[in-house]
Amino acid sequence: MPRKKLAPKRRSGCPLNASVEILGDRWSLLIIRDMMLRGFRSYKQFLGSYERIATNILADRLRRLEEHGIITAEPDPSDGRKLIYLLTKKGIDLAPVLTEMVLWSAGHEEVENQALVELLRNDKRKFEAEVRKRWAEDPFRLQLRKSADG
Amino acid sequence: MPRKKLAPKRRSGCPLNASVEILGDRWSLLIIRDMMLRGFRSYKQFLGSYERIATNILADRLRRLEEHGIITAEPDPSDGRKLIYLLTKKGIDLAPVLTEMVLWSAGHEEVENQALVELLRNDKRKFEAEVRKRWAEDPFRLQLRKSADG
DNA sequence: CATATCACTTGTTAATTGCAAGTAAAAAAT
DNA sequence: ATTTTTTACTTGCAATTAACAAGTGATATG
Repeated sequence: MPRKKLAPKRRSGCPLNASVEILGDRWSLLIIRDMMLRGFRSYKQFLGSYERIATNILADRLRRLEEHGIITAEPDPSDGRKLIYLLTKKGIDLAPVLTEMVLWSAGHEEVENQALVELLRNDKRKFEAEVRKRWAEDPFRLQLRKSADG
Repeated sequence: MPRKKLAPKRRSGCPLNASVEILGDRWSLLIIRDMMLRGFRSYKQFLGSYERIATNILADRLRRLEEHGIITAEPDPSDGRKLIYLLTKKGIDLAPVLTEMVLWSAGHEEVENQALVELLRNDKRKFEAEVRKRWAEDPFRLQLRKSADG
């Protein structure tokens, strides 16, 4: 029978501690942001992002995110060199975390992207629903699913 | 005239990036948690927390949180050795971030403290309002304010 | 077949973390 | 008044992690 995924040992059972052990670094959530807001799906796209992540750190973070079930990596059917990275439900469920982090810094720090901030201030639930919808309808995801079925 | 606080230079102007640069490590949010949920206010209390932070890391994180205006450190009027650490409004405003991080891990990881999780699931706004109220009425804070006025 | 692209890996150095021990100031005990 | 204890740190050092530059192997493209 399928063995239950045993929890890696944590410093404590506190749910906040679990989150910071998984997400608490300077890069992981930026990768999620690029997937969620900008639709990035490839290594090269992440590398091109404004904050300039190093190649080894990016590879490490993608590996960890995949190990934690937050993203998946599938070979690109149209180019054997590429992998397509996609958010899982667990990854999409991070939308409210990103939302609150954006609203917090927008309220207390000097930041840009006021368009996003206003969108979130006006109706954050709508924004999160849109993220879910966009991923549910995602053409790449649907294409992959179809080729997996065939 | 009062000079406007110049933003420390960041990797980018993205609000999410600002948040991860300030909060993206394995300890800062746990200190906030201990203040917000457990009412901790002293160095010794933080050291006693379950995850066992090292003394140098704790000192460093308290310093950074203070520099970022998330907490304040005031001398304890009843014991000259002690400092009393308190959340500022900016710190209290992190409640929704903590809430969403707790709900996310509770939904996807094996964690404890189901009482807190249920509380947040049932009415997260109420929880956040209670955090604000508790800090507004805080006896230590009121005492400090009174002695500062005197 | 030559060249380019992509997703990495492999050094190497710099910075950060974690652990153990020590210290200074204040408070409490004798 | 003097010793002991408590509190909030700092310091030193080894280990881990991050940042930067360069290289590699598997495709793909001209």
